[in-house]
Amino acid sequence: MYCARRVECYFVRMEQKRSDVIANQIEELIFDGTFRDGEHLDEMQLADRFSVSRTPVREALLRLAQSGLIEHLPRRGAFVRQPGPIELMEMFEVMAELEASAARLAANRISDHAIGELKEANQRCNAAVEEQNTEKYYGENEQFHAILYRESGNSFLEKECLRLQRCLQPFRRTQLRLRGRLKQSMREHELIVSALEDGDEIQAANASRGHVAVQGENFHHLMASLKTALKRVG
Amino acid sequence: MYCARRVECYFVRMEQKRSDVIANQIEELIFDGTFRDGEHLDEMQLADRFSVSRTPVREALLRLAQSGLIEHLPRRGAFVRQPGPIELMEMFEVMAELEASAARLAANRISDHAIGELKEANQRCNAAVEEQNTEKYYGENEQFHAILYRESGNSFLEKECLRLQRCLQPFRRTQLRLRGRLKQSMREHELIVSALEDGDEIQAANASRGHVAVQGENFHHLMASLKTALKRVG
DNA sequence: ACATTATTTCTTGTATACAATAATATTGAC
DNA sequence: GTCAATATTATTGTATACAAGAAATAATGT
Repeated sequence: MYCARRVECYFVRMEQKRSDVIANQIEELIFDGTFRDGEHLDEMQLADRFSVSRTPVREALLRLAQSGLIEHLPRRGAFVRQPGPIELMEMFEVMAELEASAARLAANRISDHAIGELKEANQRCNAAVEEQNTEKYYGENEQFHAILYRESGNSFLEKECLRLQRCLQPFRRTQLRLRGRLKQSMREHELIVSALEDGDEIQAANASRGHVAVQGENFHHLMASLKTALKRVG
Repeated sequence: MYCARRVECYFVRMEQKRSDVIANQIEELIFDGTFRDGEHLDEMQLADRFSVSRTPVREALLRLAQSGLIEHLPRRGAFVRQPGPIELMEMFEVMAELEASAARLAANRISDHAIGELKEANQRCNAAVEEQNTEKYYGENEQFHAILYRESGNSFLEKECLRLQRCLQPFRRTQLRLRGRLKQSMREHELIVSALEDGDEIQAANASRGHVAVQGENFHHLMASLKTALKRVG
């Protein structure tokens, strides 16, 4: 019986508080378009929807406001706040800079083992490209970048990279849909790895920056995918 | 009389909600050492101290937990969480990278007017050095960097820089106490400005990175100033 | 009829009450 | 006397109640 008790205890410890669960659910509802940009989020309605009181809903909203996904005006309430085209470009630019920094630092700090990991991740990426499996490519691509962040040897930088990556996730997806973009992306990955192997920090930084940066036709593509977001302006 | 009414209205609008005020006050109490690292922050005690109920205190604590200044464990409460020496070094490294990025972008985007602003800020810095007024230097130095962030032309990057700068503020202060550091810092500022004037993005980035990075004797000095933080380990 | 003001309603911000869990103290057995 | 199990206390998480401000609507005067 003590065993059952421990199991129960385990589940209890795993259980996060309701406000956290609700924050994630609201986030999900924003990402999949249930709540549109600029929409007012009523605390009472959300409380009813999740069958809780206003308190955890409110805490969730305040948390999301901190992360920038919603705007919380005093005495006015919470509003969905998707980044506009300009802010999005800016975020991609910062992401590119952070990736460049991570690569630059990694060039001097990366272990041979990690180089191996990157190559393996790249192989899995390649396999996904062969299979034309965009979804799989997307996951493996994330793995590749996660390793790079880690090998910067700076866990604070790693966290910042992951945070921003998470914000840009829904938009990055659209970028990869471009014809031939997957193969180009692969070549860039290989360029990064070889720069890291050579310990060439400048090359590693430039290759990483170029890989993430939104430029050329990608720019137009991204703008096109933002038509929905632009609606609110009109 | 309508005038008086408008004034009242103005003040009402300026008034932020209590939880925000409390968050800032708690932050202050942590920075000035009233609450030590690792200390448990009791919601009830804080509520009594500020003469409010637990609700706004709780919201403040959750906000501070998001910003990383305190740790909030489920069903355990809030604990002060000052960065340890390693994390601090990592944060300075990221700050250096962000500054470098801002400078690199600014090199291509900065206006002549802004160059003038930087030079003026530098002159005020110089005056502070002459007067041996560390406090004044500190403020003017912040101004200089704020202009640089702005001229990156990327307001998202600007915000990120200001956020991190704010976190590192109490530690940066100790760095400036080093003998002769002020004059060296001034030379570095001038180097940055001249690189920006030349539109030399590489030089601007390197100069900025070097200016912020903690290296050489500064490293030992920073570690020494962390003795208090290290106490908790012992 | 329109604009302005007063009132009402609705929503947020804060206080308090209750529930659930972790920390602490107490008691009993060895 | 010490350790373990249980009872107590204290603190957090959530629900509800109340207060205050903003939006919406009704009323009034021009």
